[in-house]
Amino acid sequence: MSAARSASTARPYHHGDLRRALIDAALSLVTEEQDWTFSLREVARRAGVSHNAPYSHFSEKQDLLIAVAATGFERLRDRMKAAIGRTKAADEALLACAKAYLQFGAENPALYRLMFGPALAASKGGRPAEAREAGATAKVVLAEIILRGARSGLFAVSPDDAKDEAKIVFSAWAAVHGMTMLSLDEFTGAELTIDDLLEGLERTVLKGLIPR
Amino acid sequence: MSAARSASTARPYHHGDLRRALIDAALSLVTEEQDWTFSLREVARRAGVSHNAPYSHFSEKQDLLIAVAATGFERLRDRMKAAIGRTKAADEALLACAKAYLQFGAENPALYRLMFGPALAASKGGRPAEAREAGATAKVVLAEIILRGARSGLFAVSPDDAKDEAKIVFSAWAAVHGMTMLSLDEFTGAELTIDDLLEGLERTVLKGLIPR
DNA sequence: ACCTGAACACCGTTCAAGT
DNA sequence: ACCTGAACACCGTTCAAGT
Repeated sequence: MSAARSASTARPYHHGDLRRALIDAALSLVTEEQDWTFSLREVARRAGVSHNAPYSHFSEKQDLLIAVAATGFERLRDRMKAAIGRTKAADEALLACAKAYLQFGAENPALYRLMFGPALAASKGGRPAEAREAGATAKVVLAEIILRGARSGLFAVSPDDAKDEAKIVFSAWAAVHGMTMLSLDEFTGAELTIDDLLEGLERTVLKGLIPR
Repeated sequence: MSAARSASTARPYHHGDLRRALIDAALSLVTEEQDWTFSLREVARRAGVSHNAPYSHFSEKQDLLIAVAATGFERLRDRMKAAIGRTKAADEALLACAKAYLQFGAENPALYRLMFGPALAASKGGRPAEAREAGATAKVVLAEIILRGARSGLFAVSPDDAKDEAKIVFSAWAAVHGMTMLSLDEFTGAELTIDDLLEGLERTVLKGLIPR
């Protein structure tokens, strides 16, 4: 309980930004140890505080999980944005985006599982609104590309219908998400690389979107 | 601890088929209470045995979870088989199958989450082979339909290439799975019904598969 | 306002012992 | 072979108390 904060100027009682430190500690457990089944007490230990200090910043464990998941969604969004930044046409962008998405999942299996797993799906009843908003972060990038493709006339979508738009965007997201998740669980059923998966996407979802 | 087995002929010590009873108890917790975060002790309580009796039949909790998930995959397969039994052409069968899949998820959210969640994805390292085999059950039905469509010339797949086949089947499964999972977590982002989701699938995956 | 120590009601798992 | 009771090392959460 003392070695953990022996960095330089030991803060004896108040931590300064314990909230941030707890999120970082949880994030390191998820990304470094690849373990999303961490306990709140372990996070507190990592942050060098007592096991109930977190309750000053999160009313329950799930709130911390949601905060970690939100960081994950931001990272995923950044990866996608960086990937599409190097592209021109919308179909190229969509493919690059899907590839970045699949790679993110492959590189951060535990974080990806946390983002779409227990944190958001409460054991009973509906999931907290905060969790749903965090997840929408990732979808927005896909929506932008698809709308771009629609406006430029490259994709077969009618952009004046909001519900129709939602259907298409959701279909695309679901296809990429499903691939990511199932490949993490080794459900591919064959030795398929990320490029194999992308080719599958191209020949199904993309082919449906692009009428050529 | 006594009321639970006061049915007719009370079996005092040996249960008869405790293994089956434990799986059923867990299944009822998942499907009736819609709670996949049950404890092993609670399952034992439901079955009317001591909290460590399960260890005579399952070496750890995860083994019971896998058994429950396997039952879930069988039910999903049966639902799909029943749905395609009433169809003729392969494209019609694929759509009916996808609809049955989406409905199964919507009706059994907790079971579906268990099937694709914590049980199969161990906190660290690879998932047990037994868990992966159970999951393949569901994919087989999709594979059959797609191969049928390919052989009949209705789908744009070359059936003589096994890897190519795996790519296409996996793409289709991923699309349906992703939709099911994301809609359970209320990530649709709009009020989309199952028929809306199906339409999205039809215009993306199916359109890619069927060259017309 | 933020953190600690002791306490409560749970877990999963193990082990010696009973039938 | 199958089940029980007691025990161990954990949890998440609460509450009164300290700074």
